[in-house]
Amino acid sequence: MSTNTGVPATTGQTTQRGDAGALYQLPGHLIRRCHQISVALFFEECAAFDITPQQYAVLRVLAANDGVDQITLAGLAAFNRTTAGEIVERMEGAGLVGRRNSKLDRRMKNIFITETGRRLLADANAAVRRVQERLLTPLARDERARFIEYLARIASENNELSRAPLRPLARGRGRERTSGTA
Amino acid sequence: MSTNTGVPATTGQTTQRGDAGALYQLPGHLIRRCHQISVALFFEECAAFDITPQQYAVLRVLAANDGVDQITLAGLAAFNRTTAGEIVERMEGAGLVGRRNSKLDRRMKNIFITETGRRLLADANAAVRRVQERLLTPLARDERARFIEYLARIASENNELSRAPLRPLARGRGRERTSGTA
DNA sequence: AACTGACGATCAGTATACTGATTAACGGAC
DNA sequence: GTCCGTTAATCAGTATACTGATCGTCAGTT
Repeated sequence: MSTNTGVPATTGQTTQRGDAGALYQLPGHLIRRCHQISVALFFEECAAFDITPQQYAVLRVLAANDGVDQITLAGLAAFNRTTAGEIVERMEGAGLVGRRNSKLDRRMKNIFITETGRRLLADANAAVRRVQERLLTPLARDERARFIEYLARIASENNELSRAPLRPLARGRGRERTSGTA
Repeated sequence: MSTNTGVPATTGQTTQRGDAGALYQLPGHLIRRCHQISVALFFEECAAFDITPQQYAVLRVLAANDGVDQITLAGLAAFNRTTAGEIVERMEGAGLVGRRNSKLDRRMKNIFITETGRRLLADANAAVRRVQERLLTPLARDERARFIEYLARIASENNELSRAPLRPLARGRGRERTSGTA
């Protein structure tokens, strides 16, 4: 357990001139590397589904909040508004979601998950669970819970500092129903 | 302390149909949001320096390992090789680093930090310290140490799973000296 | 000295993550 | 009923993060 694989993880040593060693201890740098690992694991586990972590998040958000507009979707997934539009456009091309002009507000486009999208989401869930397990393998069980709690607290309390904050759905807002199905 | 700012951080509740709530508990999603916050704080604190987190990392790596080639630099900063080339190119344009063809190996280009780069690094260090402090504000002192240790362990033990792993400098490798100075 | 496998840099192509501006539509004040 | 501040979507532009291919070079084998 907890074998160090050779990469300087917690050495406090200073290098010759300058000090790149301390770079490896900065939370910002470590979070970036953990993010890269998380994304790599996602692509490895979800290779069969031809989907990105962000697209998975969109499916997940739509499964619970079908028919929201793009800005609301961006808020629910913590995406930049422009990025959200691009992601949705690619997903529409892949047949995972559909877009319809709102009748209540002609500025809005409501996004709906398709049957294909719903099936893909169901199939991908197990793979995504494996991503989380593999990512947290280096931590003991009680450490994992603490780690997630720390991340959640940092994300939640610093939410407004983000350039793409999480915006929970105000009860009763958005949410245009799909015409026939529902 | 630890006041929840309204964003669902650790609710275990299930939403109507589907379950987007659990998305907000996935380490992968939380790490992504923490990364966005970290980057946002960096840009806010370093606005005066017109620099990105990645460019700061390059300066930091070069200050300790001046004269390495691009691939080695990518390894030391945990960048993709192509991305590293682009970042270095922009930094060359900004006068922060210089590039010279290696005389020992005509495939290589050695990267050197400039005086401008060195001065910018010295000026930016305090701002970067503030970024880390603000990022970790939601955690108590002992929690911060644990959090960093968890991140370091995950990054270190999963290093080879990353598509851009950290590659420490093999002692005595690379490192072409600048001709006149040193 | 020619051959070959490995490697550094680069290119083309795709996806994410933003900023700032623009356009069209909404909605309340007057 | 028109004006005006706000907002959803989009566009142009920039930076990061990759993959897979190519090109020139290197280094060890024969």
